[in-house]
Amino acid sequence: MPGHSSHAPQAPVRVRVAPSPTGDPHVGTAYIALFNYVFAKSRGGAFVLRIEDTDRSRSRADSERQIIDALRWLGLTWDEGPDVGGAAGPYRQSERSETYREHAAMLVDRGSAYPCFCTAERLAELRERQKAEKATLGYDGACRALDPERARERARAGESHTIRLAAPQSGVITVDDELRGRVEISAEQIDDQVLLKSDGFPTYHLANVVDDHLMEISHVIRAEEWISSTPKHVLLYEAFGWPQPTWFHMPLLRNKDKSKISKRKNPVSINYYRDAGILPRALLNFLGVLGWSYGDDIEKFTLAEMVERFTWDRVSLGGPVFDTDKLRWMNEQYLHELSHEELVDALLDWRLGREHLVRVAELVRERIKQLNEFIPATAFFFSGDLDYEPVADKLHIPETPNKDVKKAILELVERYEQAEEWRASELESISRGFCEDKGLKTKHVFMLLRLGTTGRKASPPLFETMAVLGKELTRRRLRQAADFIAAKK
RNA sequence: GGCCCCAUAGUCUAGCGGUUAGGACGCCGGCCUCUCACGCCGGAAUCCGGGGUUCAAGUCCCCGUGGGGUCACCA
Repeated sequence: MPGHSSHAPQAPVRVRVAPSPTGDPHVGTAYIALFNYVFAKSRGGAFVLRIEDTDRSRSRADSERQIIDALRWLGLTWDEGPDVGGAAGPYRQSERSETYREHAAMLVDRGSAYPCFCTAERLAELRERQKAEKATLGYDGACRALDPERARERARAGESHTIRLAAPQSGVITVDDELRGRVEISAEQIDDQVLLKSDGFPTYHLANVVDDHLMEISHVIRAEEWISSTPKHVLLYEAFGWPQPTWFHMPLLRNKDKSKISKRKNPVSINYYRDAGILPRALLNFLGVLGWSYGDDIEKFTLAEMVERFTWDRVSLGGPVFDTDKLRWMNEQYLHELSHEELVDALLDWRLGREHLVRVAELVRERIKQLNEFIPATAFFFSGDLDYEPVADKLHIPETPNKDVKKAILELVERYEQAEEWRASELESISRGFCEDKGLKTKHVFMLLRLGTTGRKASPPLFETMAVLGKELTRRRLRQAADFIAAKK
């Protein structure tokens, strides 16, 4: 039975999605954003976007922009965020360092945290030893025993250190998860988590709790992978003397083999689905059907309808497999209800727009004698997965086992991740560097790449082609090709 | 391995003590039709196992088993 759509007035609902700008906009982010958005809207609350960019080595410059664009593309708009501002800003954690430092100091003063001078090397050794002895993993508390006065002096003198949580050594920490009930974890399971790194930036645990409190987040809706660190967060709320938000841990999206969804086994970038021609409303609907049900045997519903019907008791906790077949079917449903005009608009927004066509034209103009050759010459720019059967016998590297060829391709694809920008010159230098490192002939590898990305042995210049094809399609096709090669006998 | 979460067809799910276990994707067959697709009709396929509780268990409890997550100066 669906719940009542009206609710008694109560404390304002404020929720957030807090992606880390360390890569491509992830479908998991979209999934969690959807549930936050829908819950907020169903309760007349606010949906906040916060950027968790406290890892200065992993954060990527354009990632925030991409996340914002992707979520906007989906239509999950936020009331407060780095781009739109808001009363609780800034919404970028890198701009809130002072706040975290103050709060960490507060905890040290209260004895709830302490400076730790252990080096990364010592910690690595410790971990190794614990692993070897099959002992419980975790910090051994060496610096906890330090005299507080003395420790403070060392810190003040500029000695490199972190701030660690002084977790209780006995007792039980309880987490009340709205979806799972009470979860109890014994204190022995929780080690003295680093709160402030030696570079002065906070870890997720500190930043998250401080921000959620300061931003008056009422409900924390996040993925299940966080559930085991929630006790640490509970401890922090207690140490600060703050009320806890209400916890909701949503199930994790899964690969076909049921493991946590990952790019090696499944396209996870929202941009992939956009480039593959999935409509935002279809992707949203599909995500809405994973772990939640509308009721009345209805599966096709809009965002607004989901908002209207949303209740937590319709959430199911089994980790849903991200079934791209069903997503395609869902997309078909929406595609078919577009008018002819709307369909053409969708096509134009996709890859048949002027901007994209100009880039494609540039690559094939020397290679066509008549306009009517354009479409056949460029078909692979507008296709999904390719059929490698016709070029199967050419998909190989001389004297190299196919499974090694697959490994090499996958490794190269990984290297492309590091490209600052997805452009030809960079792809070429990464590829050449790769061949050199592996002692592979460029002509062999480049042909492989050509066949993998275009399905043909003749194509426009390889790296320009890959650049125009885009990161998502290129990566997808190369992975597909690698699988195809390994499956050949 | 420790701890935690989860468990209805291959997949997404409905079910909230009494049902011929419902819907959807995918698959198979048929109809429609100049072909294909759409659409329509039909079909195969599920309660992880074992103990309890109960007149009655897919539904509640316990134990297994299986899957997953997590154990970083990453989020």
